Amino acid sequence: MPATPAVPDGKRPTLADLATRAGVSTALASIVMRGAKGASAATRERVLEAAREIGYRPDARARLLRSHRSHLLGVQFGLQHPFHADLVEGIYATAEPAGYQIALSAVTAERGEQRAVETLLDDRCEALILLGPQAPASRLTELAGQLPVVSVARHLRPPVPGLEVVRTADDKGARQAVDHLVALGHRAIAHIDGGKAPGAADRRRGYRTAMSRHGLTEHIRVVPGGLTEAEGAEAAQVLAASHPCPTAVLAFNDRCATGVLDVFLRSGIPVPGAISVVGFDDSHLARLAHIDLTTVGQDIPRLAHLAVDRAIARLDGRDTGTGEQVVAPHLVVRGTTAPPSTAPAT
Amino acid sequence: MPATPAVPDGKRPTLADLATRAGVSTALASIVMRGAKGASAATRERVLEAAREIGYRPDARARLLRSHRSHLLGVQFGLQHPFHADLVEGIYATAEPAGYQIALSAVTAERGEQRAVETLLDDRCEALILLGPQAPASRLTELAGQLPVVSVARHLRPPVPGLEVVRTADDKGARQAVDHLVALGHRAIAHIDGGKAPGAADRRRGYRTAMSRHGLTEHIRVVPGGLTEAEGAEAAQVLAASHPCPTAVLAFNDRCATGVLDVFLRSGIPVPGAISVVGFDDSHLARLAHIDLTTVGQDIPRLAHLAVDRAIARLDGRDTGTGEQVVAPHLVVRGTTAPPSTAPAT
DNA sequence: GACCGATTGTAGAACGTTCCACGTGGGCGT
DNA sequence: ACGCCCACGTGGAACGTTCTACAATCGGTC
Repeated sequence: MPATPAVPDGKRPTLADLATRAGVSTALASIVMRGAKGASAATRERVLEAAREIGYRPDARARLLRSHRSHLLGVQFGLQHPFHADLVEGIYATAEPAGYQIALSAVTAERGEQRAVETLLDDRCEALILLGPQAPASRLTELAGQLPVVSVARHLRPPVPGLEVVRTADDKGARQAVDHLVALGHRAIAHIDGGKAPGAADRRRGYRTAMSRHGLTEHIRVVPGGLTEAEGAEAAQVLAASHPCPTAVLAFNDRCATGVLDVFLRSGIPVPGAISVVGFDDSHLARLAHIDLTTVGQDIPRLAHLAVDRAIARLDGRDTGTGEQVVAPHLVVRGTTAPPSTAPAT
Repeated sequence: MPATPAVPDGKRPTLADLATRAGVSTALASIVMRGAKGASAATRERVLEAAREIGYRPDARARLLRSHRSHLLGVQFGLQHPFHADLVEGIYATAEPAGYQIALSAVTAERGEQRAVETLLDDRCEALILLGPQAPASRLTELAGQLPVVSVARHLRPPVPGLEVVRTADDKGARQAVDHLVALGHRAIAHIDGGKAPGAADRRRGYRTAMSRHGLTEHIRVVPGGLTEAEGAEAAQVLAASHPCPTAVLAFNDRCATGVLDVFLRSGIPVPGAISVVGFDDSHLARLAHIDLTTVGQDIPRLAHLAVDRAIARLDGRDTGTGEQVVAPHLVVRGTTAPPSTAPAT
């Protein structure tokens, strides 16, 4: 039965209306509505019934204006990043059962992180979960001084006090990718990096380390890229035109890899026939059978769960150990990698 | 200069703190902060300066608890739909300059529309903008009774009072796609439909009408599909296995088309060599050079702009004419369509 | 010098909720 | 009978704003 607002005027029913209707005080009505103890089963039932009748819904704003706890987690995410969409999905799944609401604030081409965070603060979020923040560390530190902040997927060298970090072991991920390619027989493996994007430094380092460890130091080649398809495409152009073209490429992330794939296919360079491509994230994108990208998988549900968990832990005063949670990545082999066709040059 | 909270205790500075600091009443401080008239230039400057010093930011919840206008537009969107992401981007771009905030509520596999809308209502949004809502019309009508509701991209036959509709002329879009394919020489054109997804009925109808108009009634073929890659892939399997395989396919949307593309490519059916594929939406997805999908473009910025505009118009009491805004689609020809290779059978 | 309107400012009551400090009343041990 | 505790319930003060009065000041006009 759809709730017919049984209050005379067009106004939305308030706690006072509910209390009048049920014949109790507003305080008691409040107790019942939020499931606190201090009401008998009989009245509880009566109030609930009245609430149903008049279609009462508590006003979230008034509620959290009064109670100092808002039970609201602010989440900043990149609207166009499939990886972030997946994370948000996981965040909802963990936060709502735990009794926390999520306030989303999107970062787009025209709407910067600064603006996104400002609106979250104005909404009186209790804690901030930032997905792949690009803001300078100083800004994050400043924020962390005001409220608990969890940075997801970005590595911050000096553990900033009050700032929680949840991330994938990016260096290890890059290493897994290189190991896989080397095992297939590749030697000339290039890396399209993410510039100053979150995680980029670690992936670059992991790549370099792994290459050295395989004795391929002289084949190390890092091409500037970025985290969008366009940037990946640009880097691919550079690689395709370069004289000793690599036989394999490790891209910064899946979006970047998609751009790379695109350029190669259009240039008539078969993948993985002539060149292998590896992405990073294992977002929905990579799983599309059409793209079928070999990629370094991040454990997205786990990252999301940890992020929410860390935020709540901090709010509950449970002190957390290191302030950093590192999740292991795992290689997902799909169709964009294969042994090199040409004999490997020393 | 990053605001150093100059208030003794850890609390966030309040309007009273600001007033004290600036040596004025809270009322006056309020006037200055919201840029209302009634303060001299001198005091205005003094208050603003004080605000900067103590890092004061107005509390959004308290503000809108008091003022009956909340200037908050609730937006329900599908987290995994690139088309929705594009719309949200456009909505931000229109709403924020107009002085409206956006509250986002995502619909995911585990979080239904009902839940998404509930949280928006609890946040005391003034109006709802629903992107591609799947809820039954009765539910939408009920909502529209409570507050202005704008439904984007879904056609509702009987203009529900109080419900604004902003949509693309889906039938016309489907017709454009068919016309394009027929002009290329195709006759056996199949349609993978979207079931009960928003817009699906119109696209199906547009497809049928266009086919009849070209005298291709006997070639009409509608295969059940959906709005995800998986559903598109499934439909493509069916088509590929069917005996007289069509030479062209109009998919319900870009995601669906991507799934179709994938199956064909894996089955060794060249696109557009053996079969042409057309999508719908022109989302980011279609534009990826890697996918390069011919698609029926929806004017996303315009849809977004209209949605916000209609919502605000209703809030301002400006009565709106028909309650329905229909935007013309335009075909975007890319690389997945070409003349059929086999001679067309009558 | 009284009156006026405009301008600048203030006090205090909302808004819808939660929290705190109390009233009840009844059961029960002494 | 008395105290005492407990479960249940109430009144009223917050929370941080905005809004509706109304007060003070000032130059200007008759």
